Amino acid sequence: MDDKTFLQQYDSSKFEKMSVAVDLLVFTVADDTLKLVTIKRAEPPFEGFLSFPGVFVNIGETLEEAVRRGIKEETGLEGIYFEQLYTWGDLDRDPRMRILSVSYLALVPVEKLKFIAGERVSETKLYSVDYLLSKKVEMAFDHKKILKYARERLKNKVEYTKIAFELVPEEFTLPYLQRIYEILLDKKLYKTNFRKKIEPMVVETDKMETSTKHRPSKFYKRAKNIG
Amino acid sequence: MDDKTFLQQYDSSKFEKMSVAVDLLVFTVADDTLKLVTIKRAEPPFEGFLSFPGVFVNIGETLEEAVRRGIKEETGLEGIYFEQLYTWGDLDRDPRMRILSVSYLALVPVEKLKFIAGERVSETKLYSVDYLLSKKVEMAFDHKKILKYARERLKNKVEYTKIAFELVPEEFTLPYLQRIYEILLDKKLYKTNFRKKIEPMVVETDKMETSTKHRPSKFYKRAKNIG
DNA sequence: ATAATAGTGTCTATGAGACAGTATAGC
DNA sequence: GCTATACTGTCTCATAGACACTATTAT
Repeated sequence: MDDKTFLQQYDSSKFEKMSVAVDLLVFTVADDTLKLVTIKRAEPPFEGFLSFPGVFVNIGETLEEAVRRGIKEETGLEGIYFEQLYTWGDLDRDPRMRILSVSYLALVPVEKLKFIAGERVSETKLYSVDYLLSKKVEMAFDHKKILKYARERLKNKVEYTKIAFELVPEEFTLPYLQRIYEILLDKKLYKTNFRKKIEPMVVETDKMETSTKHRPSKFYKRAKNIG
Repeated sequence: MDDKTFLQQYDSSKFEKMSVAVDLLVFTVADDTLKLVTIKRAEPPFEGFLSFPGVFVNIGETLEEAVRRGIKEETGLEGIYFEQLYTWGDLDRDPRMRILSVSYLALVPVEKLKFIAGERVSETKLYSVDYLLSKKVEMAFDHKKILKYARERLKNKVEYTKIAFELVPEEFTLPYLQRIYEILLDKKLYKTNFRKKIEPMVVETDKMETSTKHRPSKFYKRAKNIG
């Protein structure tokens, strides 16, 4: 675009610009289920409906800064994994005004969430993703569509990245990690094959489970190396 | 977010909002090379630098509408394949003002581009992607970073989708399609293996190449079925 | 016939999937 | 010993990779 075109378009766009927000889809695994950090809306529009946390992006703030601020404000968490998901630009997303939403997918091990549960600022709650996607539930705005998209992306990325590790604590057993994979992929896995695949990504520690009713499992850590 | 928070943030954001633009990365294969539709900037900032076409998103316009408008204005093309790439939100992307850029990756068979070459409106030109990414070239804004990202995405999607078909005309030979794959993947492929993989995605036509210096190749069409 | 590229048959290596077996904790 | 789950060895099968061979056009 040359500057003439630029100024033309800038002049007209100056009259009315859209707002930009980030929507935060914070996933965790709790009670053997994939769950999402969710807010019940207290006022219209969509009063009483479930929605994701989100914040507007300030003019002097990058998208990532807005995401970190939003996650901190809504869950108290810092330093958790997140990645950009998709940008939603439909005209009627919000009945009040034009809002462009840049959505982010975040993952947190449930232990970190539980830690801050007592001192939580906002009215966030964990809901099962399957429940949120079921026909019984209507979510606010276009949030159900976005959640469906995020669920798919998560499933795909589990297959070809190490993203599942973002949902377990620093030290974990292989049966536990396998369960996380099974929940994310929504299918049973064979122990042997899972371990063959995961082996290069982990290192043994000298710790083991204690007071189990059965043979205890070794703890592992994520390997630091390549990939 | 409750409405109180909403209004608070809306009030403050009302003072100054950012502009939203779509950046268009239109790829094609020409002269046995992956190329990009590029504009040489005529005025500052980045005068004389190469950049992608792009347009601002109007308040009453969806992202996809802006993309279609931009592609039409800059190349004259309609109905070509595009998908959202990534949203870039750094503060200093454009020295003049805060612009959020939603980038889109588009693909067009070179035949369609050539057709409109005569009547082209704006000063677009095809450049080799390798050249644009080389150290010899500096692109305007953060466009080199975006192009690098798009190049990677394109390579990945060729592996697990049928995206490469968007770069060939309706009827094509398998050697030609293979060459497209090789250029996108940046590696040689074995004929036999390529054909085994591609076979379920295509259907034979009864046409063949003519006046070749060697054995002529059959024309195929894309299969309509699943996936 | 020769050159050039289209197209085919088939062996091998790699990795995913499946299942049977052994090991170790509590009781 | 029994039960429950951890952990291991190994077979099968589908798919990717490699290469040798045959086919058809123009000159």
